[in-house]
Amino acid sequence: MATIRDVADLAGVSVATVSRSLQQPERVSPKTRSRVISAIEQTGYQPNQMAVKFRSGKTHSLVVLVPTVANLFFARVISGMQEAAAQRGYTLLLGNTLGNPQIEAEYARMVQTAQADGVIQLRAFNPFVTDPSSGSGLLPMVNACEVLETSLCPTVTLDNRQAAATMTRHLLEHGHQRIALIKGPQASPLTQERLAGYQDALKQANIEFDPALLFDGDFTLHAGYEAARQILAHPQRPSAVFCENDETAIGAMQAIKEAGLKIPEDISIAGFDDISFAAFCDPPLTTIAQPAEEFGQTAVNLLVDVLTGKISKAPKVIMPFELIIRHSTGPAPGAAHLNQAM
Amino acid sequence: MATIRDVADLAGVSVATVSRSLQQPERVSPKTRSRVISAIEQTGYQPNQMAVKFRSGKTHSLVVLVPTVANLFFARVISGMQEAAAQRGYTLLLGNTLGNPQIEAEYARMVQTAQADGVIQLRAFNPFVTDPSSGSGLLPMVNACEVLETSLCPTVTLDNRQAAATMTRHLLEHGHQRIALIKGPQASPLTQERLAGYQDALKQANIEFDPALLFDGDFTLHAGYEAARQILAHPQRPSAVFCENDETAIGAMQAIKEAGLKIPEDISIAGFDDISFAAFCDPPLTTIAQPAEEFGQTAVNLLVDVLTGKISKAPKVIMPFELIIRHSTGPAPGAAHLNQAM
DNA sequence: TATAAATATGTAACCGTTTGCATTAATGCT
DNA sequence: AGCATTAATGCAAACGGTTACATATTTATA
Repeated sequence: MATIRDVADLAGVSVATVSRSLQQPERVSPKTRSRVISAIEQTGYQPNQMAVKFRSGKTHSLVVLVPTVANLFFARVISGMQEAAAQRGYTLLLGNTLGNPQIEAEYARMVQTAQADGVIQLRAFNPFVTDPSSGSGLLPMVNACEVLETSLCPTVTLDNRQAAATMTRHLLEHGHQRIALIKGPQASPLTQERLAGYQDALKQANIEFDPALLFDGDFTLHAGYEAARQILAHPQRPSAVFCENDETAIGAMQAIKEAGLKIPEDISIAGFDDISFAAFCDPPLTTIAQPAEEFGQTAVNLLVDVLTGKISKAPKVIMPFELIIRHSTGPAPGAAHLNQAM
Repeated sequence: MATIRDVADLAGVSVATVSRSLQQPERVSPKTRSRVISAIEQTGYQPNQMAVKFRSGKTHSLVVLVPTVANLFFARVISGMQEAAAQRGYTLLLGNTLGNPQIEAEYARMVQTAQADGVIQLRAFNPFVTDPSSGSGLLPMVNACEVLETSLCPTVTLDNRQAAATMTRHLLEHGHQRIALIKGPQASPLTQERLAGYQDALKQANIEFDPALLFDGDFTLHAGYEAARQILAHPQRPSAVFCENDETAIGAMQAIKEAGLKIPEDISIAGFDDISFAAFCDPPLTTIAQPAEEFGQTAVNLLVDVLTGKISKAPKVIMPFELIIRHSTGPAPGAAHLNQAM
């Protein structure tokens, strides 16, 4: 590869002039600049980015900590991030952490080793806000999608509690009294927030919360399937199942249909996320839509803003959600009159 | 951040000794080494990776050109890549190219600008094998999943033609005579190879190929849905539909069920890829399973091998596929006897 | 036209490592 | 003990840019 020195020699100027022709064109005379430009073209010179990054101390890279890329919701978020990052001249380093704090820590260390300028975390567990080895104590980081209330860094999220309550209310309005909830991973704040919203709506409707209607999941198809089988075996079968994400709901639908029950006539199913498959199941899934791409865009914009000193506070941005009513939810069996009343 | 100089000063040695203590421990005496180690611990020293990469000329990063991360098959491939890359000390830079050659070129340029050591391409269109600006002419690159027969670089793929023929044969064996094919994107070699396999099987069964049974798609749910609607409107409705990927198949199933037809009683559906949702549709989808994670692993191992000079040739590795028979395919209407005969 | 101000360019230090070569210390051999 | 050999360490250059500062050149001002 041609270096800046080759260009300088060919153009008959110093390396400083070549550098300036690129960085601050107004500081070099038009004629020499054009000589430099043509020398650049002739040599095919392209600045060695490692040298640039090393010298400037800025990598223009961001580490993204994602539990798994094999999740359609995260995939959309990442797409949004890529777009925004490209626009602002940043590169994304994807860290598939599998939710493993050790792997997370390893990736986050890339900031300390000058391989990245900042970190975006798509899950809430954040041991990196305080860096034990440095006095400063803060790592440039933003939290997206899943956030702890106590998070000290900028966050972009959605009111999961409100959203879950909205969906639960939708089911209650259809006369469902016993609504099962298939939760996400135990450790996730999402799981807790959505559970809280579910409880809020129940309380508001004066329906007693029954812990026996709570089922464990982990946001996968398989977990949804298994949980639904347990639900079907319940002595007093619920008339509706609210799943904390769409994969879970689609897995649950499978188990329910296998058992010979009809959705939503026998049992209603609701999801969360509105992944592409939600509109293409049988029946199409009622769910909560999240602006996934915008999550990603907002997250990188926020991070780049803190990196460039444009913002100093730690804003919390709340994205909107939308209840998408399709055909997997309907009136509770024997409660058609209630539906009419709506 | 502490630098190597700080460590050297604290340990009372030269920077060279510190560097050697880490790079070639056997070249420094045990006592000084331990002094260095403790100095490293005291200072919390971590080598500045930008300096290392700059100095060594090796970035230990690989660019992955992926049309879209929002595709479950690619997501699995990427997971496999991450795993192998981490194992071999490499970092992945993900380039969401949207299939845009210009964006691809931009990402591929990262090798020339020393931001990455090599490129992995998940689609076949490869304008980068020849680098016009350098005499050498070759960019360290491997092709995965989708490959051109003429590809000059190492490739890892699957015999798509064979696989498609296998699936088509499966349908033929169930007595289907008119089998529609919903294709992938026009430009993709995958599309053509799978089409060729479909034709091979037809020919072998002495069934005349009917171009009217070919439908355009683009590997999305929506395209599958639309194509299926066209298929249903066909004057002589086919009794089976072979979709070039699972998303297409799932989209098609939706349209077919909406039309009030039963799968597989009225019409059989087959997919390709075996994404997680394939087992969770209604009915579960018959498809071709590909070892996606292994694709990714093999691709990065191949690339790292060429980068480290372990291989000089350009091997073509063919991964195995498997026909997964679920319940979306069955005997053609009025051909139960044929099924018996199997 | 002399002088100040502004503009253009060059010189060289610097970023944090790695590594070839020189130097010094330790060990082995006769 | 004296010399050759090997091991341990230090010195300083190099990687390819950027940029503060110095210098040279042009333009403006009186």
